[in-house]
Amino acid sequence: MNLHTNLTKHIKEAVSQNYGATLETIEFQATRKDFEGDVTVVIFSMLRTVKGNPVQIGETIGAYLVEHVAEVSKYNVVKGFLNVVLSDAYYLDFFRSIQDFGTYGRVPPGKDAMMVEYASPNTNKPLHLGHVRNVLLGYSVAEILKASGKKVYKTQIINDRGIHICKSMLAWQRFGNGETPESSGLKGDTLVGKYYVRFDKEYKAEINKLIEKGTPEKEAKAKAPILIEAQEMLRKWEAGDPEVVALWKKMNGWVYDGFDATYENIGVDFDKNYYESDTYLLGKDFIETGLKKGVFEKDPDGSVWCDLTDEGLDRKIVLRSDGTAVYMTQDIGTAIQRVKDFPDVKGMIYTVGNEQDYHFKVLFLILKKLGFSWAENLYHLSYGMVDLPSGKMKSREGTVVDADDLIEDMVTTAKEISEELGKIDDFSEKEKNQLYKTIGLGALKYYILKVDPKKRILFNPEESVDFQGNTGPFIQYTYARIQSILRKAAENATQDQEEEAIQLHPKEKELIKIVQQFPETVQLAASNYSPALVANYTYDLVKEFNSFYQNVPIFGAENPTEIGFRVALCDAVGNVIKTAFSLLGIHVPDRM
RNA sequence: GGUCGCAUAGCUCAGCUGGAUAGAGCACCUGCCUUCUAAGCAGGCGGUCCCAGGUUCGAAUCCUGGUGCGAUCACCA
Repeated sequence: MNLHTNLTKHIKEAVSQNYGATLETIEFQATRKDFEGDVTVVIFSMLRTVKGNPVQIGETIGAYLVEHVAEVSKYNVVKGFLNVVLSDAYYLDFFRSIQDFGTYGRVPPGKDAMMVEYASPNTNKPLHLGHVRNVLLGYSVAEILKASGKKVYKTQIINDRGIHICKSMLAWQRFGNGETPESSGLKGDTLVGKYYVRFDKEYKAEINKLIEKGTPEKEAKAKAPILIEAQEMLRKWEAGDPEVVALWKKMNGWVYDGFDATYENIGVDFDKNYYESDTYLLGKDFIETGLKKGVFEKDPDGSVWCDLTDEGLDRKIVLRSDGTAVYMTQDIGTAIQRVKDFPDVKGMIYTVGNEQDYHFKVLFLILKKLGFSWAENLYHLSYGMVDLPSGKMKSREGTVVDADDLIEDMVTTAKEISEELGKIDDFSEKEKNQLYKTIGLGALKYYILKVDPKKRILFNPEESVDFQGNTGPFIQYTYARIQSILRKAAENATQDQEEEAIQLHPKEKELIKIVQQFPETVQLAASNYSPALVANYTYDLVKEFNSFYQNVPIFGAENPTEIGFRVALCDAVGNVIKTAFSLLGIHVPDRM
C-alpha cells in the first residue's frame, strides 16, 4: 500500500476513535527543511470537522501513527502542523524496490497516441533562435509524453508555398547569377534566406522611389513593381507554371538540406513531415459538411463564416467569397488528414508561439463543433517570444540570431572552458569535439527549457549563456562525477560480505526522497506539457547530490555494506539525471 | 477600445491542488583542492512577492478593480 493512503487510513482512524469525527480528505505536504520530519500533516484544515486545539489534535494523531504505522518512527507538532518522521527502513525498502534504474520514471507506452507538431518553418529563410525554442519545446514535450506512457508521433508542417518563398525566388532569379550552395559554399537555407533579405532591400528601395515621386506610402507599398512581380509568380505557381515550379523545387530542395543539417545538429527528429503545398487545399471539402451541420453559414457574397459570438469570440471566415481557402480552412483540413493517416491518434499538440493563441482557440472550437472526438484533446503549446535587447527579431531586416551560429558559439564556449580546465587532455580530437558539442548544446537547451514556456525570454547574445550554477553543464558535470565514482567502484569491486545494518545519513535520506519524486514529476510535466518542471526537478536533485558528494565520504564509509549502498545511490541518481535529461533532449558525458 | 498572457532579490528564474520564517543561480563578500572531477561545496549580503480592496484560521498563490509590458482582434500566413 502506498504510504499516503496508509497514513490517511490511520489518521482517519485516530480522529474517529478520539474525536468521533469523520474526515473527508487529509492534506499532506513535504516537511520544510527547518523542521524535523519527512511528511507533514496539516491539522488546520481538519478544524472544521474536528473540534479542539490543533496542537492537541496533532499530538493525538502523531502518537497514534507511531503506534500503528510501522514506517512512522517519530513525530513533532508545531502550531497546526504534525511533522512525521519516517524510518530509515521505509526509505531503504523503497530504494531496494526500484528494479531497474535505467527505466525508472518511464511508463511503457499504451495504445493511445498523441501527435506533437513543432518546428513548422517557412522555407524562405534559415532557422533562428525563435525556432530553436519551438523545436526544443516540442521535442521535449514529445519525449515527456512518451515517458509518461503515451505513444507519440512527432510531426512538422513545412510552409513551403506562398508569397514569402516567391520573394526569395524572384530575388535569386534577378540577382543570384545562378549562385548555388555548391558554388557559394553557403548552406542552402542560408543562401535562400540571403535572397529573402535582398528582396526586402529592393522592395524598400522601390517604395522610397515611389514616395519621392509623390505616391502615398500605402499605395507605394502595394504597387512596388517587385512585389507585383512576386505576386505574379505566386499566381504562376498556383497555375502550375513549369518554370516557376522547377525553380521552387530547386530552391526548396536547398532549404531542406539546410534544415536537415540544423535539425541533426540540434538533435531533433520527426516521424512525419507534412507540406503545405500538399495540404493547403484540404479543408475546403469540409466546408460543405459544416454548412450542412449548421456549424457554418454562408453570406450573400458567397463567403463562409463560423459564428462564435456565443462563445465570446467573433465571427471567423473559413472560405473567401471567391471560394479560396484561408489559413483556418487549411488547418481544419490538415488536422482531419492527420487522424486519417494515424488512426490511433487521440489528440494533438501544436507547438506554436503565443501570437497565435486566438487562432488556435478558434480552430479547436470549430473542430469540436464539427463533432470530432479527438477535438476534445487538442492543446496549443503556446510559448512566449524570444526577444533580443534590441527588440523583436526580424528575418527581413537580418536582425536574427541564426540557429547554426548560436550553436557554434555555444560549442566554442564549451571548448574554451574545457581547455582551460584541462581535465580531458587525454581525449582524442574526435572525443573532445563530441564533448564540446554535448556541453554547448546542453547549456543552450537547458537555458531555454528551464523557463516556463508561457514566459517570454530575453536573450542577450552579448552575455553568454552561463555554464555555472543552475545550468546544463553543472548537471552534466555532476553526472560525469558520478560516472567517475562508478568506474572506481567497478575497479574496487569486492565480493559479498556480511551485510551490516545501514543508518541513513540525512543527506542520503534527502536524496532518496528526491529520487522517489521522479516518476510523479514526469507525470506532472506531461499533464502540464512543461519541460521546465523536469529541468527544475533535475536541478534540485543534482544540487542535493553535490552536497552529499562533498559532505559524505563514499569509499571512506564505515563498512563495505555502506560503501555498496552509497555507490548504488550514486548509480540511481546518475540514471535519473540521464533519463531526465533525455526528456529534455540533452546528452550526458561520462567525463568532462 | 474588446479579449488573452505576464509582473517575485540589482539581473535571470523556482514557488505543486491556498499553509510554517518566500527559495535558487548570476553578481558582490568569506572560507574550503597532498583524500571519490573546485563547471563544485559551506556560509554572508540582498525582498512594499506591481498597487488597492475582498474571501479565509491562513494569500506570492483564489476573487474584484486598477497600473505597466507583450500579444491578438484581416476575405494575411
